[in-house]
Amino acid sequence: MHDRDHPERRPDFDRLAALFKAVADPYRLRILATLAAAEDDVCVCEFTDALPINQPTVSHHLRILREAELVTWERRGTWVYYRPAPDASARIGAALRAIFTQPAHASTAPR
Amino acid sequence: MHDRDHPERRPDFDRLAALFKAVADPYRLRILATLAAAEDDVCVCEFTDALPINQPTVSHHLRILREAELVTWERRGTWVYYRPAPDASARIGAALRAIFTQPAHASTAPR
DNA sequence: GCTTAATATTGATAAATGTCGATGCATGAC
DNA sequence: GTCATGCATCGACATTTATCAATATTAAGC
Repeated sequence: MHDRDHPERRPDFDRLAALFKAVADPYRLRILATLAAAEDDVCVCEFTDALPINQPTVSHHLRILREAELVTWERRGTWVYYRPAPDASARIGAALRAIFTQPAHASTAPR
Repeated sequence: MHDRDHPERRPDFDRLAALFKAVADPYRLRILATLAAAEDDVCVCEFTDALPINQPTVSHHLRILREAELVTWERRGTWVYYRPAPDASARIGAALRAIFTQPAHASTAPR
């Protein structure tokens, strides 16, 4: 379930925080919700149309979601289509559990 | 399960983002993990001891967790003790599901 | 090749955030 | 009352982040 036994007992708080940071923005949540609800992948143009922010800003938010590996993308012609990473929701759920289910005294860490 | 039927179909992305923002910091995650793992409530002094940040900064992070209603606190003498809000984990889990489980086309919203 | 359209990137700016030192506010001991 | 201690708040500063306009890139059509 983990790699081998569970050698990483203490959550990597920086990584977890980075993941939460990626979803800590209303536009990025709207994008993710759109992707999650969509039958297939979604054109960037849908976001530039639907959201009250300019195209570069949409691109910026998509980049953050890409770098957090919460979405994947694919170019088809001039258009680029996004879809949620298959494990997006699961990874955030795992982060949640890593924080809230006791790894014993994993809490106040070494330094 | 919801109020009556489900009159709020579209997720309130601002509220959800605010919740994720509250946990989008490594020190706040460490604090939450400590609280979640603790038998009973935890003195602020434990955080000022354990974390490599000054007392006002600890207070700042605790305030953000308070304002997100992810923790509750109680004064006992000179000391203040924190514990996780009973629904802290559940609220974040609900936020996750609100984003990733289709409210149909709740996605690219009105404006 | 040239042109147009969709998206990404760059650079600048403003706002939000994390951090700290100084100060204030309670509480308990005296 | 005074003093000391634990924590919160305030104000300043530095870093990060969101946003935009301008530009670059990529692909398709000509």
